[in-house]
Order: sequence, then C-alpha cells, then structure tokens
Amino acid sequence: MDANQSGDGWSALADGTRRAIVSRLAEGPQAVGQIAAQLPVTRSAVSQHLKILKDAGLVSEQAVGTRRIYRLNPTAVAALRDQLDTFWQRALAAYAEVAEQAPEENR
Amino acid sequence: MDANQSGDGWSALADGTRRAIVSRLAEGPQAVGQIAAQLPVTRSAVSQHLKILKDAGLVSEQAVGTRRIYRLNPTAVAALRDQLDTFWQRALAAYAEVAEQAPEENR
DNA sequence: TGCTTCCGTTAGCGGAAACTAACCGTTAGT
DNA sequence: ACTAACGGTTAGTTTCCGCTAACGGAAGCA
Repeated sequence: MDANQSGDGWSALADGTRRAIVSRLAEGPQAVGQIAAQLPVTRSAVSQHLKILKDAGLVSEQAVGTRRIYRLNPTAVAALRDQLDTFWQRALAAYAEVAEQAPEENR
Repeated sequence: MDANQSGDGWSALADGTRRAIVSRLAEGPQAVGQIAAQLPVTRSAVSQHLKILKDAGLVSEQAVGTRRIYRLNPTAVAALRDQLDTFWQRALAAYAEVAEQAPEENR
C-alpha cells in the first residue's frame, strides 16, 4: 500500500502544469521530451514536476535506454478519489439531517 | 484582467488546513468560530480559507444573525471526484494496453 | 443607547513553490 | 573513442501562499 502519501497527492495535483502532465500521462506512458513538447515549459520544469509526482506516488518511472518513460499510477489516483468520495458521502448525510429537521420555513 | 479560474477546487484542497476545514464541514454545517476552535489557527485564517473554499464553489454561506453558517457543497466535491475518476479509468486503459502486448516489443 | 459578540478585511512578514538557465552524467550510434 | 541526444540536478530569482495582528462593521441584549 503506497497510499500513505495521499496528503502529498493533493499538493501534487494543485499545480495546473502538473495536472496537465497527469492528463497527458493518463492517455499513455510518455517520455520527458514528449511531455515537454506539448507544454509551454522547459524540460527542466517537466522533470521537476515529474519528480514531485513520482515522490507523491502518482507516477512511476521506467528507464528505457536514454529515455525515461513515465506512467500514471492508477492506485494512487484511486486513493485520492476514495478520500474525496468520503467527503462527498458525509456531506450528503449532513444534508439529509438538515432536510429532516426542516419541515417548515425557518428564519 | 486575468482569465484564470480562481475557483480551482484542486488548489483549494491543496492546503492541509483547508482540507481539515472541509473535513469538519463534511460532518455538518458550522460557523467560523466553531471551526476555528477545533483548529490551531486563528479565526482570520479560517475566514480566509473559507473565502477561498467558497470562491472555489466547495462551500456555501448562509447568514444567520451575526453568524455565518458554512456548509460543504456535495456537487463540487462530486465534480472533483468525477474528474479524478476519469484519470483513473484512462490510466487503467493504458495499463491494459501494455499488459496485452508481449514484452518482446522493442523500440 | 451602550455594550458585547461575532465575523470580514487589510497590512505585513516569513516561507515555500515554480520557473529558467547552465552544468554534468548516461546512453546510443559512428 | 568521439560525438550527439536525452534527462536529472543545481543555483538563483521571482512570485505566490499561509499566517498573525490590528481594525472596522453588523447583529443581539440589557
């Protein structure tokens, strides 16, 4: 279970450029140059972002010759989704309580 | 003028204190003082965080006398969860493609 | 009316993040 | 072995974020 870094996962997805990288990586594994060519930032920035994403457990690295292929980790994404789902269900439950206690109009 | 969307749910959930506020709010609507009493920050910080969360559409405000009751918005949470779910499914599809192809493939 | 409570706002400070540019190691090809 | 390509790392700057402290405004109560 490498989902202990879910707290960092939110910080990792906070940046827009990083979400763009995740979006590209979700469609298939890619190298650094591939990603950098599709984004308005340099390879250094992409490399640093990938390090953060890898450190958060969201992506995994695979060395192929002189290239590094990065791919998205579905498990970490599912962990964040699950945590978000918990908030969602609790909020729905709180809404249900309010709906029960409001049979009449209040101030 | 800036065209970036200030209502970024991901940036809002990036901060740990803000996630703590969301967690408290998920269990039921509360006022600012209520939340600040449960967190190691002042009311000003909580108020600012609530402003960011409200601007992101994650929480909604309701004025009751001299207090403001804040509550979590399940719809916004579901939207983030859905977006995360899309990444998850795409990553799984990418994994399926790699798993189907034989490991003798070279490039 | 006067007072208290509750909350939002502003100013300012300290720290962290994002980005570019330059450097170095590694790998593949000739 | 030499060269070119790919990628990680570092230094440095700039910008943004989170927090506290102080101030001002609005509602409730005697």
